[in-house]
Amino acid sequence: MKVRFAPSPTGSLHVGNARTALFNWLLAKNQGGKMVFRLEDTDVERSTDESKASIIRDIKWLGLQWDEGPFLQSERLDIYKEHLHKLEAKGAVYKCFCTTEELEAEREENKKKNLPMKYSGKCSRLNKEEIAKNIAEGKEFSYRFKIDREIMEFKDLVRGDMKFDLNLIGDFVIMRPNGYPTYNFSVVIDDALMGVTHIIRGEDILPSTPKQIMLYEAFGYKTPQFGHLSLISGKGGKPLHKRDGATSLSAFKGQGYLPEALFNFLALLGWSPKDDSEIMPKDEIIRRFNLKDVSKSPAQFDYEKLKWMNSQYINKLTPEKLLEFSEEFILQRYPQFKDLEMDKKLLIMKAITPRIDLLTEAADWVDYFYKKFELDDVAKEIEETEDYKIVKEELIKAIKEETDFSIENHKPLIKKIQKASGKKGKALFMSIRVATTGRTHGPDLNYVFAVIGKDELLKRIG
RNA sequence: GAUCCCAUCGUCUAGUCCGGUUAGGACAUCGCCCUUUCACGGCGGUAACACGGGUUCGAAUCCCGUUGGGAUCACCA
Repeated sequence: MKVRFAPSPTGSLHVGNARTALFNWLLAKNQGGKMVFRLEDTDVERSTDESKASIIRDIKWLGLQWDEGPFLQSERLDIYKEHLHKLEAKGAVYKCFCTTEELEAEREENKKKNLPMKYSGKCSRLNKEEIAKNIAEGKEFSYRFKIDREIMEFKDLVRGDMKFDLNLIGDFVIMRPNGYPTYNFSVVIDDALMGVTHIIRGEDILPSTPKQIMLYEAFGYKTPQFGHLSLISGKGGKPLHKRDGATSLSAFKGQGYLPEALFNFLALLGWSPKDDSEIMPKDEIIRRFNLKDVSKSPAQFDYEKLKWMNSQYINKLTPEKLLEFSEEFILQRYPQFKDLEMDKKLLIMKAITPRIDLLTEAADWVDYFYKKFELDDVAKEIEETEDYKIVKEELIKAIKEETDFSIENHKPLIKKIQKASGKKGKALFMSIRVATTGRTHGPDLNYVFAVIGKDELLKRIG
């Protein structure tokens, strides 16, 4: 079996498309099949090289690989022309000389009359002389496929039996005047020629499936199996919009999501393993994935849950890995972090691992190791207490006498201060915390001590 | 407007095919515990079968209708 991922390079890769790619990939991996990657760039106006590059980058980032491609439709124009001639020879297509304006007017007319907005097929009734005359006059023309039946039925892999009334759709354009095929035409030819057996795609193209099946049959190609996934929506079931949050894979990456977390989350959006499993490694998802368990109803994208899932994956990271993934975000705020000793960097990573949901948040916690915060009201209150003053004296004394600020030696150091000051519990710990960080909350103090060391500690306590 | 699709906690979903569950899990939320901070973690609570008719001893589950939402009707894919 063979599946394919065939986005059009008219922008960056959207999560919806990414999920479609993921489901195709999962199906292929589960079945031991292959995946074809193809860029559908027949819309010359909107396709860009930049978009092609970014889609390739993003799909790799998500962790999907393809077995064949990437193929570019713009490099296959001759193939489409050949196929057009085949259909022309069979009399299955005709030239259409209607202008965009005429077609628009026709649609408007139909709309007013509450008729289906379909093409009338008037150019199919042109005789030889009229056609010759139009061509002689230099009129541009497209090719339309003649719809040759009334009903189309097929079985959808996720939605079951489908039935469409073809009287409602008009003869459709398969080749533009500029020699570029339309989507419905090129997609069929490519999928057939590339040997695609299972087409898993968004529900938005469910209505054009009958057209494509007619084309398969007109060519005498074997019709593949179709499966249409429900769409991912934003808040309130409305289409996912940028104001809801990130929509492109590159945006998720930039916001500090781990590809493994997004992978896991996307897999669960419309597919369920039927038990309570949620955090699952890739191979388990592959092993358990099944089109039969794919939901027909649309799912809203829940950023909160994704964030939680991301935190779960971050928690599983070793300090080394977390450093590797989050360093770029930390460097944006603290370029000097680059020069910090490796063991201290790893200490910081250890301290922040359970505290962050997103890689970008790492920088917020690194703050504790680079500065003393301005005191807020609660901290100021603590600073005013007698306990604080006593603890502070002893803290300074103890630090001055100490040379070992390692994690291991933190407890004895605190014990010493406790003994000398006669304070314990909150009075002791909060005072130390405020004196050294300026905040009443934060990472474990042993990490702070170990990373910033003697001089900085004394400077902070002042 | 026409056609098609969809409908279980606020959200993602299990259960629906093959009627019998205290309708389960997760996120979020609330409370408690852990932690001499916060976070992580643990335990618990609130919370759903869109509505109306059937069929049946019994309906989230089967049938019909209503309502709501979405998609599509391009020389975009």
